[in-house]
Amino acid sequence: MNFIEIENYDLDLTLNSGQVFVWKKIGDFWYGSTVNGVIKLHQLPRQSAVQDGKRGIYWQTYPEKDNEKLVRQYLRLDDDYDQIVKAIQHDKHVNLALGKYQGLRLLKQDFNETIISFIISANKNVPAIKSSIDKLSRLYGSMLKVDGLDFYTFPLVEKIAEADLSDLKSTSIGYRVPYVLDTAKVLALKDRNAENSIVNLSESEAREELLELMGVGPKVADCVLVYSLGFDNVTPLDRWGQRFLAQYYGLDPKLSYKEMRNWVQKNFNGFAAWAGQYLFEMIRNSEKA
DNA sequence: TCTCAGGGGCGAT
DNA sequence: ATCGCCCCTGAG
Repeated sequence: MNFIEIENYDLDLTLNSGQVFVWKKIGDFWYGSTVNGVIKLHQLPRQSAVQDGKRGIYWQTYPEKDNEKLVRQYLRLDDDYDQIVKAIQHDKHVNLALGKYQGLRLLKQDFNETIISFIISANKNVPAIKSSIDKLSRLYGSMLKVDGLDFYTFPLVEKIAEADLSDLKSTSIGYRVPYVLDTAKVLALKDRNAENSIVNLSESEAREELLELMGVGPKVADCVLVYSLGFDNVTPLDRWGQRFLAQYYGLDPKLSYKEMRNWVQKNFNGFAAWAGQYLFEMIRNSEKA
């Protein structure tokens, strides 16, 4: 496998952080069934990496091999982690989480894939989301053999757009079926220009565009802004978000979504996305225990 | 078998 | 701006 040296990047944390649903860990290897093919990743445990002398990520891509650009972009390897930490560590709760979850990162996922994924995510828990996306990929993605295993890439919106209702229902998407179908049709018509037309917009303009799509409300729109378009000062505020704002900062849980967003955007030096991801991780784990 | 909540959004009010 | 409902699944 190829190797990229990088510090402060924890694959296990990042791929399990609720920002992405297409990754499976098989043995010591991660396999991601993205719309751009399968990405295979591997990271040595911290101790053995230190003995090895260098910390980094082993990787390969399929069907196109050695696509370093894809991996570098998807994992956001060119982010300045130290600078981001400096920007948000003044906050004591974030600082605590930065210590606990060092190396948790944000990804940059495909635009259409992110939209469809988070429409499906509405009012579901993470295992259920993964299950639905897996079924959807088996139906409309393309099969790819990697290491003797069958993987199904995340479907193109053009494929989903051609789906019929009863097939889509078999993926346990539930009442979101018409949203997924309608939005897939809209995105398919835009023919990959959707992202290009949105990527240069301001945050609020981009959000308004996204909200036009069926099944995309404020929270899902913010997920796309952060996890695909790289707006680092946006945090998707789900029930967990409301919870950490209430528990850690004493905010009224009945604040409107917009009021919560305004508060978050003012308090993390332009990196609310990162602060939010760390706080999300911390409060989610605190309730598991 | 049952309850409860899940990284919400829609439509009516 | 608020509120009830929506399909389905995982977790207890």
